[in-house]
Amino acid sequence: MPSPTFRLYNTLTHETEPVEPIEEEHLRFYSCGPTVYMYAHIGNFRSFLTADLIRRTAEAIGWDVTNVSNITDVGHLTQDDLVDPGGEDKMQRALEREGERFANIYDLARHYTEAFLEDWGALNLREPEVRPRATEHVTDQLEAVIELVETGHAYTTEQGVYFSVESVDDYGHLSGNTEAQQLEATDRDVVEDPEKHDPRDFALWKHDPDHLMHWHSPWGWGYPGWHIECSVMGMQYLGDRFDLHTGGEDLIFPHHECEIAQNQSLAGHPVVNYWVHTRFLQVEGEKMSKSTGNFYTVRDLIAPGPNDKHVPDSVREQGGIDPLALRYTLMQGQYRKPFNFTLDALHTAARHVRRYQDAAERVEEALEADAAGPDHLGDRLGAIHERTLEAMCDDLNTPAATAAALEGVKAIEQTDRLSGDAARSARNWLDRTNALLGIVESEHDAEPATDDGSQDGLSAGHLSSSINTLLEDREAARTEGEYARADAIRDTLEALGIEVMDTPDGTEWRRTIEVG
RNA sequence: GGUGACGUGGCCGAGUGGUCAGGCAGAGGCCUGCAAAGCCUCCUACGGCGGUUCGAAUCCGCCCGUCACCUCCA
Repeated sequence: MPSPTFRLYNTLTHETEPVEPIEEEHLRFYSCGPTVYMYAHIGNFRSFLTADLIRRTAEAIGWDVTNVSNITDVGHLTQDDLVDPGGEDKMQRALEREGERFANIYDLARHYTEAFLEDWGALNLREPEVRPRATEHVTDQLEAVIELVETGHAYTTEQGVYFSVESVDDYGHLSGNTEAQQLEATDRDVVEDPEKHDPRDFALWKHDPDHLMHWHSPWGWGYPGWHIECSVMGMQYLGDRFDLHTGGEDLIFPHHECEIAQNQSLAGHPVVNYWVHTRFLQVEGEKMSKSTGNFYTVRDLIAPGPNDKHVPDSVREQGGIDPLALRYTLMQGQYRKPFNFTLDALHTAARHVRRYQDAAERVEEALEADAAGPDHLGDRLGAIHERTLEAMCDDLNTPAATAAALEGVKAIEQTDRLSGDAARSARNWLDRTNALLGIVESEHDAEPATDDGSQDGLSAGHLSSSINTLLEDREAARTEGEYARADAIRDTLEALGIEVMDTPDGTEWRRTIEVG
């Protein structure tokens, strides 16, 4: 069976195009990572998930993948033009906000980097081959800036080094921001360097010996501009021609526009063929913001502390939601379309993820029993996987892919008695579905740590045993026909967040997934 | 003002010319001591107005609306 053609929307051409790797069957791409000055929120991870799904789709059609995803651990000015020696950047602001928590800016960056990697694993994102840090590549960035000055693409002023936009041909092509007047016409609250040649020119290096992080350069102590790090690290690890570059839609301009200009100037030719951008998500119909109360970090939802009052009760009271459910929720919208993240969708996703897990459990049991009988599932699940993969190859159509995959779960549920052969087909399908979508079971062992300790008291031994006592009492009552007492015990369990299911094989229980 | 994306049933969300998306919620049924879970059945929509066509959610034009970016942001 030939693999479907992998197609992605290319911001550069405004078209959905077949992805044709430079090296045959080897996709090499760069993903813009986070600036580590706070816990990552669910919107950040919508973008990182896109990169993960590109990787998984490419692997599913048999390609090799090399992915580079950076950690930006250098603070950059909140306004790129602002060359005020006392100017703050977002990492510096974070340090001032949390000064008692961290001894210095490096500790802060380290803490949020570790938290980010934990969230990454919890959401079942695959590790990039290379995860470079900006602070470890400042020398490389300096060399690139020097080269740009030497080749006439950059110039120095009293306050720093600027890239000369005029020195490249098609600046603005990616974003459509082609007119210098447009940039000036925009109402911007910006302090400009009067020595800048062109309002579009952007900083490559800032002279600022007082900055919290500073390095020595030919222009004195200072620190690099934001855009240069991705150009340098991308080309260092992927060469001066690679396939694809991902990021959030906000990075189209200025970040990626500037990166293209730098790349072109350093390499002498275009470096990246496809640019893929993930749209911002909204939460409960509004732009996510702390003031609206709809701002969720990943750990707010998967491991809330008991005192995280901004976390919705329905999430906090059950000790956080399955991280795979968060992943599943984010996949209910295609990366390129507006997506409204709702708690309702999150709880629905939790149920769906559990259906996968239940199906996987059933399959495990059937594998152990290994009953004789025909394989009713192999062909059906094979066809379902085809459709799932086709949907993913169609510009990462995750809603269609998850819908197709859910039919596979249904097929397993519908089968009354799973033969050993059917179970092997089902196991194979679950594995392939998990490899492609990552929603069945986590590939990471590490549990995410929480700041305030887990609220998951139900997994604690003493509570678990009291549940068992209640279940035994109820079973006894049922055997004796005392249904009123049995139902009262069931109500008690429900109040504890336990739902009880009487099956032909005995009574089962699990934690309730609350709705809304 | 510039640029781009989008508008599908109560809700979310697939679908680029003619035949089923799927899910959630809701209704009925099977199962159950009663439930729960699961299964089966039902609920049939494409912002507005024109146009092309035998036929349009789908193509074209105009209009209305939503969202985003335009040097903080994934």
